[in-house]
Amino acid sequence: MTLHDNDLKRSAGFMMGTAYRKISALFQSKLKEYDITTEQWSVLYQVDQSEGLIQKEIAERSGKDRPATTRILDQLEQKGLVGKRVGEHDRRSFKVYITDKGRELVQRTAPIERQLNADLRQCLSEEEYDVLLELLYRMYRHASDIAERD
Amino acid sequence: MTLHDNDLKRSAGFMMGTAYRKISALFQSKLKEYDITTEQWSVLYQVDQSEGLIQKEIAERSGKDRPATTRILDQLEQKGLVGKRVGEHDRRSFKVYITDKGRELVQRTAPIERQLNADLRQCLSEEEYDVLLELLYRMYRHASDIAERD
DNA sequence: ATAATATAATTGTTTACACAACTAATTAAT
DNA sequence: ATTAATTAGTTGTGTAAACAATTATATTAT
Repeated sequence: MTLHDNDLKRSAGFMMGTAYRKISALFQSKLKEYDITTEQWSVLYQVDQSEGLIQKEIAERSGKDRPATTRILDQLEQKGLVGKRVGEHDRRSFKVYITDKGRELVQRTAPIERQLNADLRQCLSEEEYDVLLELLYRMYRHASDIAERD
Repeated sequence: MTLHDNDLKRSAGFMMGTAYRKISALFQSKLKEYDITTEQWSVLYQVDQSEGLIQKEIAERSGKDRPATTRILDQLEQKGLVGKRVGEHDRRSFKVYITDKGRELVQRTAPIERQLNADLRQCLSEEEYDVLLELLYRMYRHASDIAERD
């Protein structure tokens, strides 16, 4: 990915993938000693933020499909970081809760994530960062609309 | 990913991943009948653009690491879309070339990619699209710098 | 010239993704 | 009330990612 590049670099989707992979790998390297992956982290964090969500909701909020969510939750459960309770009103679903161990891990790692985000933002102004988020969100919504349409 | 969301949506890395996955899946659905994945497509396209590159260069330009590139090229080779020739001056490396079949596939699918990109851009102005690319590229460079540093 | 170092590519392992097919529970339709 | 349709979650399969370790060739340092 140097500057003598071609059309691919002019594609937003391609650039998102490239930048995402780099950032994700960077975050992963900071999580090395915590025995958790970035994707697991984002799900765990989500569960901590709003406890009692069912898997479907977790999937939506963490931008993953349901199979991926199932399997990530399985791993978090194996590690003793989250647990499931069958839904009271709907026995198809499971409410997911975080364990003490999970909460402790979030408390120790959330600062790392915040610091990384702060470091990453250094290359942009406050306003640019907001613009970036806004444009990414619009692209995401628009892509979802197109996908539903056809 | 609805609007009642939390902090994760305020993280550029997270939003890039989410939007990237959606866009990639959309592109994949358009490629259904061509027996090629989006990642394979980007590598094939790259090879078509500048023939005779060695794998290391292809990896750099398509934003993948070398193992990923090796394996994607393997699949493209199995499908008869690309071939390798041992480097004349350096017998560790391989120059990769596109086959007639590969070239034909690019010709048939490149318009699909262009159309999708055009459709995706509809939600942004010309200027916004350029800004998005610019900001993504800066974030990518900055993340790379941080990664090298520590 | 030989040994040490670096580089290009590959292989192994674990994780995650997309998609399709499936099970079990719930809701709607007749 | 029974059947049909829908929904929550899971499982299977193929592809791709990151990282570490390995092989083979090139480069450098002594």
